[in-house]
Amino acid sequence: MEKRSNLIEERRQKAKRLLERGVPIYPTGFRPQTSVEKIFSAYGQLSEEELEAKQIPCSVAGRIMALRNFGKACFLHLKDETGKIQVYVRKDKLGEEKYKNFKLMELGDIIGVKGHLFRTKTGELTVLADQVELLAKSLRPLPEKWHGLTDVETRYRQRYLDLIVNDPVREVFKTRSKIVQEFRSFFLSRGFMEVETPMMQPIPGGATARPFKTYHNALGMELYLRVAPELYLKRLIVGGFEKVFELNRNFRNEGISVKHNPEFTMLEFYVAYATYEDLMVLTEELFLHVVQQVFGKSEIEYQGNVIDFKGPWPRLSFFGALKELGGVSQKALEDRQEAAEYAESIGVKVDSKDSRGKILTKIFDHLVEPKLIQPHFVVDYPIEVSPLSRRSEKDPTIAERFELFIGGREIANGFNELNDPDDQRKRFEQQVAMREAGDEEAQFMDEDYIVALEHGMPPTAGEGIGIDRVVMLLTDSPSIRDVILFPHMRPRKN
RNA sequence: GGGCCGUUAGCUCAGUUUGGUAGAGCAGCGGACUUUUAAUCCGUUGGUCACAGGUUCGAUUCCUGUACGGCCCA
Repeated sequence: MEKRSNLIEERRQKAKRLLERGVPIYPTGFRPQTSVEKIFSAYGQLSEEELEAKQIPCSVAGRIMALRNFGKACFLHLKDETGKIQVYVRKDKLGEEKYKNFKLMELGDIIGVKGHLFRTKTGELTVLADQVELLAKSLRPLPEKWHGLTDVETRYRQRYLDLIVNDPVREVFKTRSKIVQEFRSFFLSRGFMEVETPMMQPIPGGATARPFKTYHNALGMELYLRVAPELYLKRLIVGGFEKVFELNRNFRNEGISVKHNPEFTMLEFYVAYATYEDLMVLTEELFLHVVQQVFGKSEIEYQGNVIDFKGPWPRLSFFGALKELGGVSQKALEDRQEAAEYAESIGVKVDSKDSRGKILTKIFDHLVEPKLIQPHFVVDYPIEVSPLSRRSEKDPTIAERFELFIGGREIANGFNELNDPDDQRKRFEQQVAMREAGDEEAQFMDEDYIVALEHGMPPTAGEGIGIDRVVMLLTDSPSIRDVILFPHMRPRKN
């Protein structure tokens, strides 16, 4: 049991005194008839005289965020989900006993107020209270009123405090909700079906990433938290659904950084009889739709750069971008050894087991990705880093794949799906070989998935979009933790 | 995993350079106050200085380690 500070003791004393006075401290049933936002939009323009003449009644509820006491009267600010409004409480309005009860309410308490609107001397729209009712006692003090809560650790661990006192944080999460809604409505309006596929998978597939492992007692089997929904969504394409999407969490057992949280939100969608070129066009429309719906314009600012979402966006080839933006020589593009030496020379660590494609990808991440601030598609990736993508007919070492970069970050990844079961088996076998050589991110053999492909999957293109990164971009947030309500933290000792 | 930085009252921060058990503002508590809005005025409580060792007569301060967090790199 934690030692209680004086502040908590004093709050508990007040709670006790309220109870002794017959005032319930956690009652139910108060129903506010309006919200702060509605009050301001309906009556915010009325003058002192108009308010006086109309005697507009109102009933609101919220948390006490500021108190200014005058002995026989008191001003307070009440905050609900939509905003803050001032309340004026007078002893002569409430009466002796009710006012005594009110004086036992304090900063942080949730109260309900009934009264009518007026304007103070300084012109602020205010509720003159006829009734003040305690709705929930707060037993702990709020962070300081002026400087608020800035300690990032507390902000993440006790996000509710962050949300109570830091309005910009509230805005980020409201915007996140709108963004997610717009993604969803875009796909629904274009005839996609939203589906849910397993989060717990016997074989984790669909991405090169280390999975979390868990255990099912009744079945006596190990299960993995999914790293991607991809292989299940494509089974649905085999099953005859032609346009599907899933918007939900993935789990990857990897480090935590400004760009990575162990669980993160991914949107994946698949379109039968489409190509990755079609998806690039769809993606341009999608982002423009989301940005315009949420912000009412097609440009946003991210970390000092104005980003314009109007398409079409440039398409660069992976190899061309490496050459032009990364300064990689033709020889290094073709030869693994040359590539490795170049990587080392620019401070990129190369593992002896890394393939040429893997090394080039690392160089790309280091030199090219940070330069792609405006939306850019990068197309045609090395086949060895694209084990689920269709092979190009023109060049079998190339995958028909694109990635989308915005703000110097990878935002989306899409490709023509590999629907040749024999080729898929070979690709899995290569992954298994890499896994056996010690690459814990390499993929597993999934026989069941190959059987699905053997039944015939229509030519399909699919794409995944990292929603957290999109939200970072659109809310000008430098860290993924600023857009995840409860980011992963180590437990605090004790 | 490596480097750098941080952790002092409920919150926001001083203080540590040069070792002698800590200060402010807000919040709280007591008092005054019926149009304030960072209300004001008077008085006042509150600290295992993250944790554990070491050096020292004496450590919040110096040293080492640990935990948690942040930034950068991998």
